[in-house]
Formats: sequence, C-alpha cells, structure tokens
Amino acid sequence: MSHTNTSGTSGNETPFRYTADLAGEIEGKWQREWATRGTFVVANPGQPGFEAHKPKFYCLDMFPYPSGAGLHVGHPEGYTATDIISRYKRMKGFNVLHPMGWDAFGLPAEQYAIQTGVHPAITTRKAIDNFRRQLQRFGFSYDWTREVGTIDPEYYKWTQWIFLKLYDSWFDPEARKARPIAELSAEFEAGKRKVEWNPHSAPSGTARFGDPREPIGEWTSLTEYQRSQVLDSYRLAYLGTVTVNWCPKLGTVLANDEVIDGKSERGGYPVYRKPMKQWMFRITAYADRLLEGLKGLDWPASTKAMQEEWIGRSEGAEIRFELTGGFDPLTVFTTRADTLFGATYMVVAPEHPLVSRVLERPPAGAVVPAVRAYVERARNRSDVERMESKVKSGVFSGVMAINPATGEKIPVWIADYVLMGYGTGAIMAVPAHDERDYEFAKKFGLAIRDVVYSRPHAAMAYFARHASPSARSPERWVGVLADYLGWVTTQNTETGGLGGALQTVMTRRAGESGGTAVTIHATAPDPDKPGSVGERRGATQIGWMDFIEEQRFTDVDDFTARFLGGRFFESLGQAYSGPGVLANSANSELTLDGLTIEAAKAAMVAWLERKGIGRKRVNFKLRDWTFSRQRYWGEPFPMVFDMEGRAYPVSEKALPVTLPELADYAPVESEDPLPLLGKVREWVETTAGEAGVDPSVLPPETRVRRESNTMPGSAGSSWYMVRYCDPKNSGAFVSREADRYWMGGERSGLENQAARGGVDLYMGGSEHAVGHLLYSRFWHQVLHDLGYLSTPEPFQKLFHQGLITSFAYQRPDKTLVPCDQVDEVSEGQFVERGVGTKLTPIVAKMSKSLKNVVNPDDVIAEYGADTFRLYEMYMGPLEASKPWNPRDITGLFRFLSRVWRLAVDEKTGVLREAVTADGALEKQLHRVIAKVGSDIEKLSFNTAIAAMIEFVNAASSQGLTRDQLARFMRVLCPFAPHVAEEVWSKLGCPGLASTADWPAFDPAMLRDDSVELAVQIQGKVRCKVVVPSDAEPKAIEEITLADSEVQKALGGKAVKKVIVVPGRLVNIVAG
RNA sequence: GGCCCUGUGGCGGAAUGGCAGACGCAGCGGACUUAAAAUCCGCGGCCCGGCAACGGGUGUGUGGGUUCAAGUCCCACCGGGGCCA
Repeated sequence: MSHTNTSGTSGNETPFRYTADLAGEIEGKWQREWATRGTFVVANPGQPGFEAHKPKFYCLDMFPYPSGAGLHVGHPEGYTATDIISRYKRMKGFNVLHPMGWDAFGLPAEQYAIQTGVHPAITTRKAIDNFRRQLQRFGFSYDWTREVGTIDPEYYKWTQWIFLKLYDSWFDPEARKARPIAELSAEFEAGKRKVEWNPHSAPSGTARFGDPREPIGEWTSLTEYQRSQVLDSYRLAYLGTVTVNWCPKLGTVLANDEVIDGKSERGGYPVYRKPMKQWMFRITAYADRLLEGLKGLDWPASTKAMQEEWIGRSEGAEIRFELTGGFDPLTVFTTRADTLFGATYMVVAPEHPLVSRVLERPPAGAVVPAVRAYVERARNRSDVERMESKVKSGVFSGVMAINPATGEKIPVWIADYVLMGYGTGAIMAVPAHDERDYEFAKKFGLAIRDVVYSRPHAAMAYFARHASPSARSPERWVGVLADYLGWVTTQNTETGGLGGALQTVMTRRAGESGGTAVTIHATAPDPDKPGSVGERRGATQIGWMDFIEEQRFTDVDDFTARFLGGRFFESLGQAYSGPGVLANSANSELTLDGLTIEAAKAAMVAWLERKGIGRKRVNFKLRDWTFSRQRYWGEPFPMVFDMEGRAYPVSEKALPVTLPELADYAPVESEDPLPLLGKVREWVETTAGEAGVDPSVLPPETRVRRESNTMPGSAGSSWYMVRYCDPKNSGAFVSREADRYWMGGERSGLENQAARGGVDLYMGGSEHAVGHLLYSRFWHQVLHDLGYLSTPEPFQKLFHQGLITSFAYQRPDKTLVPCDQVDEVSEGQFVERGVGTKLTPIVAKMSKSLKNVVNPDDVIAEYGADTFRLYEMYMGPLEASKPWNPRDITGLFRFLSRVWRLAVDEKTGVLREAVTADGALEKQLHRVIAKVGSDIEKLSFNTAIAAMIEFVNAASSQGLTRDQLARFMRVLCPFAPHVAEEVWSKLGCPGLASTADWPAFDPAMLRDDSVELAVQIQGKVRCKVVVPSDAEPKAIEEITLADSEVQKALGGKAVKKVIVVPGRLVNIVAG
C-alpha cells in the first residue's frame, strides 16, 4: 500500500516537506515542550501563579471508561472540539480549566478478572496508561496535573463521603431543600413538626412498626429503634426493597436486557425476580427541583425534553375507593378524574398489598388457587415485558369496590399491566376512554361505559335523545344522521348548539322540523377543529353513511339504545381518549355533563375533596435511584449492620473504606443474592471499632457486618466535575474557594449566561441524556443545599457531539457483510469477496463484527495528529452524526502541507516570507481572523476550517509577510497546534503560539467600498449592478433602474414595485 | 402508536427568508516530468442550443400554501435516525 503522504523517493530533493514523519517529529517535540514547561497547567486561587484578574472558563469532556481496546475515533471528536475551545479561550485571556480523568470502575475489568484471575486494578491501570498515551498523542491541552480516577482510594474516599452526606440528610418539602437529618430529629423532639412517616416515601419501603394509617404519637414515646425507623423514611439515602433479576446459577443479578423469556441471556439459566434490600437515593424528592432547574440551562432542547419525560410530572388526583369484605380502602392515582363515572372496575398490581391480604383472608368470590397461580407467574415477568405484552391477563380478586361517584359495586381485578412502581400500584379502570383498560374489559367481559364524547359523538347522542319521530323514521334516520354529522363536523355550531344544528339540517331537508332548539353545552371540544370520530371528518353524506353502516346498528332503536345506555364505544371496538365533553356523568350532588375534560377534572376534584375521599396530586414517573450492585469492582459502602440488621454509618474520619483483595472473582452459585464481597468473610465480619464506626454511635467492640454491596458506575461520575477544581485536596472534596472560582457564576466566560455557574461547556454523547446527567444534577443540588457547593447546577452549557459512523455493505437481503469481505470492483460498485453478491454501501455504527472500526493510532501514524484533528472537525457539524471516510482525510493533509510550504522552503527548511503585504490578502486575513473567532464561539469548526483553507489557497501564490504568518499561525493554533507552534518558533516569535494572544482584526477591513448586487425581475436573477456599499436603498433603486442592462431585461415593462435589500439584491416587480 | 431530529451534486457538506451547491473528496482537462508520484493551473447540478465565449430552461424527498422572494416559514404525505410507549 503506497501512501501519498509519506516521504517518498524524492526525499533528497525536498527534505523539509510536510510528511507524516515530519509531522510526527514536530508533534512529539511540541508535546514534550508543553509538558516540560507546564504550558496548560492552571493554578487555583491562592496558589502561586494564579492570575486573579482573568475570567475563568471551565471546559469539560465526559471522562471515558478506559476500555482495554483503547480509543476509537469517536472519542477524539468531542475532545478535539473542547481542545479548540480551550486553546482559543486561553488565547483570549481566560483561565481555562480543561481536565481529564477516568471513569474506571466497571464490569469489563471484573469480567476479565473472572476469566484470568488478574486483579481488575491491574487491568484498569494498564488501560488507563494506554488511554493517556493515546490522548497525549493528539496534543490535547489538558492540565494533566489534575487527572483523577474514580478507582483511586483518595478519590472514592470522597464518593463515600458524599454518600454519607446523603444518608445524613432529608428533603424538607417546605424549604424545598435538603437539610441535615439531625434538624428533623430536633424538630420532632421539640414538637415543631408532626411526627409521621415520610408521606412521600415509596410504599414499598422498609418494614415499619404499627399501622401505617394510625398516627405515630409523641417522639418521646417512641423507642430508639422506632425513632430511627421514622428518620430512615426521610433520609435521602435509605435501604429500600427492590425486585431484581436473580440468577442462582450465575450467582449474579442481571439487568433487564440480560434476561430473555425468564432465562439468562448468557447460559440460558432460569432467572427469578427476587425482592432485595438495596441502597436507594430519594431522588424523587427532587423531581420538581430537577424539572425547574432545567429551564435555565443552555442544553440541547431534545436532552431537556428527555429529562422532562423521564421525570414525567403529571397532575391528577388521588381517589379512595371503599372495598367490601372489610378490606382497607384502595387508593388510586389517576390523571383522568373526570372519567370517574366511567370507572367500571379496578385493577391492582400482583405485588399490591391487597393481594396478600386476599390470599390470607379470601373473600367469597375469590378463586384462591387461580389468584395464587397468577401472582406467581406475574412475579417473574419484568416490568418491560408486562408493559409491552399485547395479550392482557388477569384474575378477579373476589373483592368489590364502591365507585364513589355512582355508588355502584365494581370488581377489583389483579393484573400485571398495572405496575407497583407507578402511582399507587392500583388503578380505576375506565375502559371506554383508555386503550389498555378497553382491551382488558373486552377480554374479560367487563362493563364499558361512555363518559366522554367528541363533537360527532355528542351529536349522535343528541340525535338519539332528541330527534323528532320523522327524523328517526326507519327509512330516513341514517340519511338525516349522516347529514347532521357532516354539518356538525364542518360547521361552527356554537351559537345554536347541537339542537340548532339538527334543526338547520332538518330545515335544509325540505323544511321539516327537527328536534327542539335547545342549546346544550356541546361547544366544540376543540374549537379549531370540526371534530372527528377516529380519523373521520368531513361533510360527505356517503362517508358518514358508511360510518353508520360500519357500526352495525340493527335499527334506529338499537342506535338509540346504545347511546342512551352509554355503550357506544363498546360497540365501536375501540376506546376514545381524545378531546371532548362529558356525558352520563351525574349523581345527586354533582353533574359533569357538558363540561370539557379540563373543567370536569376540576369539578370532580373539588367534589372529591369536599367529600374527603380524594385530593389533587402530582405524580412522577421518576423512580428512586437504586444504588447497590452485587459486584466487586466498585466503591464499597461506608456502612455496617449490627446483628439485628440495623445500619450504621462509618465515621468520616475512617474513610476511605478500601476494597479488600479477593482470591477469585467468580460469583458463587446460590439461592439467595450474595454480593461478591460477601466472600471475604474476615473483611465483612468485624467490629464497629475496626470498621471505623464512631464510638458514640456503637461501642467499638460491637460485632458488625460490613455492607458487601458496592456502588454503581454512576457513583464516581456523579461528582467528578467538582473534584477537578481541587483534585489534590485531602481535607475536603473541594475547597470553598476552588468551587466558587471554577464552578461559580461570577467569573464565567460565556456570554448570555445566567449567573448560576457550573461547567461552562460540557461535551459528551447524548446517550447520557438521562442517567449520568440527571444523577449528577441531583447530587449537585443536594450538596448545594447542604452548603458545600456554591451553585445548584453542575453543567451550564451542554453539547452532544454526533456519532461517528462508518460505511458498511449490505446484501440484497439487508444482512451486513464485514468490511474485510468486500471488494470494490469498479467505482462505487461493491461485491462480496468469493461470493460475488452485489452489495449496497450504507452507513452504520462502527462495530467489531463489521470490521469497520478505525484505530486513531493508525491514522495518526499515516498523517499525524494535526491532520486527524482537522479531519474530524471538518467532517460536518459537530452535533451531526457522520460517516468516517478515509478518502477525505487527504484533503486536510494537503491543506497542512500548503500551510507548511507557505512558511517553509521544502528544499532548505528556511523561512519563506513576502517582503510586502498584498492589500487584498491583508483584508482577507482580517476576515479570516473575524470568522474563525466567531465560528469557534458557535462550535462551527467545519466552516472555520473552510475559511482557513480558502485563505491559504489565496495566499499561496504571493506568500505572506512575517507579520501575516505570525497572525495566521495563531488563528490556526487551536486547530493544528503543532504545525502552528513549529512555524511560530521558526518565525522567531516570543513564547509559544499556544499562549500568545488571539490576533485582533480591524472591523473596517471587513467592509468593501462597493458591492455587487443581484438584480431580480419577478424573483429571477437577470443581471448584476455594482453600488457603493454605503448607498441608501433609495439611491440603490435609482442606480439599478438607470442601469442599461436592467432596462434591457425589463423589456419596457412598467415597474410596479422595487424591493431593495442592501448588500444583497434588488428585486423588481414589473408587469 | 406518540414525541423529537433529519432529507441539498457521484460523496462529506455550505447557505441572518434574499444570487443554491462555499470548502473538501472523488472525477475530467492541462502544465511540470523520460515516466510515475507529488505539486501547480483550469472545468464541473441536470437538460437544451452553440466549435466557443455564452444563452435558455430546470433544480434542495413529494404535493399544497404564505411571501416581491422559500433549501430556509406553515400544512399534509413519503423515506432515514433517535427517544418514549
């Protein structure tokens, strides 16, 4: 394989040509130089060399998981972008914090350890060294003195410390912030706060004493243990019970996507859903705060939307249903309180407490074996399966509930389409207006009652009730109704209501009289749209006749009966959940009929509150954050348990709790979930003193067991952006001054930024849109509330770089062929090697199996790091996903060669410089300086590079003066720092290009004296005119109309109107 | 199914509602060279006419609309991608 860029046979003639070898040499030289000089090391406030007068800019990459495979080409995309910004901001006079580190705990190293016995720490260290080497080869301007790794005990000491802070805090709903738990305890004791269980704690929480409905009583009357249980229900970190996928054979807990059909993906062993005690974070307490905080952030709208959806705030009502047979009332959450009159049955999740009570004390109607069997079966289906399942299943509980609106007895079913995790784990089912309830009701023959009608529905109901005998005659009713529906769905009926509309229709049909002209409350459910039944809308009588036909009404009496009985949707075959007005919804105290859904909700909630059986409630989809993992390679929890199983914190002074050594990493086959650390018995079984529990909490000789779960990967990554500010601090996770300077809002470098602070630019993939980015925000807000951090949000501006994809080849049957099995037989024609199948090139994710993964090391060896950086930035917009095309790289290499030749003689290596500056070129240089600067601010690197290419192409014939070269090299420096630095030093400029000031431009140089405008006639460009660039529109018009070519193009037509857009064009409307 | 993003030459892409295709790749023609590579100069959406300069038409997924003017804004649809269900 011959490369166009390597120094070839003519190396003797042009020994100073820009080749890959020369690039490599230059790059190594400057990378060493920067490192020895500490060029990119930035001082903290109070440290020597700190330049207090400068504004700050905190530019952060999402730190990588150092995989054994090393960097792929996707990594450097974001890193190059942030490097360009960082270098530019440094040149613009900012103190730039631009760090790098390692998200180094995780499964792959542990999996490797299981196979080979090599300690994950060794594997991980090796991978980190390789990553660091690769990153340094790019010349990124990281401050490596601030490098952190989540696996360092000095780092995870503070991860554990933060855990303790959360354990030691509660969320005060009045103050809307976290406070120390001691303050809650003090308020209880002083009688300032009603002693009760945390009303917001998850219903599936830890075991409790007493009856949850009974008041707890005085704080002083409680035992120490009871008090601690009450406090635990408030802590932000608490032990909760979570159902996990336990695989006894593999001895491990599996994620949902590792379980297929109740079997483990790996090995196909049976998997059971088992409740397990896990450390949880009460992130749900922060749901509203997390939602509000989003508003002020400069984040991609799609990412904000994803977090909003994930948090899933919905306003609705909580309604209490009395049960027969002496069971406790059932409380449901619904967003459709307006449809309570249509609730014809209820459903509880198989895990709902009611189910076990039914099994303990079966009511008359319950078929106990069936219930038992159903619950057993549902237990082993994951939530995802249950939600996705098309086939509804369920069993009658034997219990009846009372619908508080209708007073009817309705059955309570047990079904797995209701999840314990959402709302209260129980629902009121309104089959006519909810698809899933509808399916369920159809399957099990439950009642379906209409309570919401769209406009045509309401019209039909009106017709059924009020149409005159002549309108409803057996021969005519279908025709009249079809006309009526057509009219109602296309005309505004607001003035006369549905009655008026029916009368109008009847009048139009030969002056007959229709129903009485009563105005009913059927104003258009949606005033902008005529309304519809499903997709149907419109005036054609035939269409509506077809529709009526489809309903298979046997006759007009059947039609009337269905509407009067509220059974239209039952016969329609599908639920209706669109806009509309209420119907069939009245009792002796409350009438919703005719109200819109919104008004009905309000009226219903008011009634429920008056009766004391319901209230307005906000519900969130967000679940508490499960924080325990049964793995080895993670942070140990700083917690121990006494022999009764009560949890106690390790004191801060005793941190870090370090990971013990493990003889082998293989999980043990067992019936009950057992974390790997449980194998180290001498570590787990210890005393309170040995474990570092404060003697005031537990006497030192108390026998305790250490928590043997470890923290998940998201632990260390949830706060690393804070640690970079002060990475070596052994007395605190960050100093107040460092946090205030780097994360604070006052010295921020971004324009139009609210003074809320945080990282000024955070770059990373959109795959972390909810997980990492939500967890970090939660921790940050808590630490802010507790006074440890100065700002509430960690990331002020967020940007997602796009995915770098690759070309792949597809057989006609859409299957993909590995790249090494593809031959290009002619331009754009590809076949499968040996088989000869024609292949279509498509764009796909890089993957090992497709053999289309590109290794950055190879590319750098072939072209150098500067070319690599330029190529990735030139591929297209940073946020777009774009395919890697090796062919295109050469264009950027050529560009750098031209830059080099512009400054250096290839034969002699001496500087080339023009004696006098060309005027046009000087002007263009100013424009490039202006454009590149503003493009960098917009992260529009591809257009910035295009502008530089254009400039270099224009300059290559005349050459540039020393001064011009010096300015251009500074513009190039953020993009291709090594070449720029080398030329800079050859020019004899002082210091480094990397630390030089960004060149200034003269705004006057950006303007021309005259400007060419396009002249459009009827919107088509016909000719051009040249006018002074400062000409007034009136003058431009005169010049244009006087122009002979314009007159010719007009061809004598009269000018009706002239639109002048200064600097752009003139459009003449003639006729 | 819902929501969001996206669709421009052979390819990657550019274009505050204002001359579509900047810049790069690939391609074609030329210069240099014994030759090749590298380098430099030039051409280039498509169609029609012309030896040519040039002229005319057409053109940003499809169909409508708003506007003096639409790749850009609005509506509907089709294809690709993502998230949720």
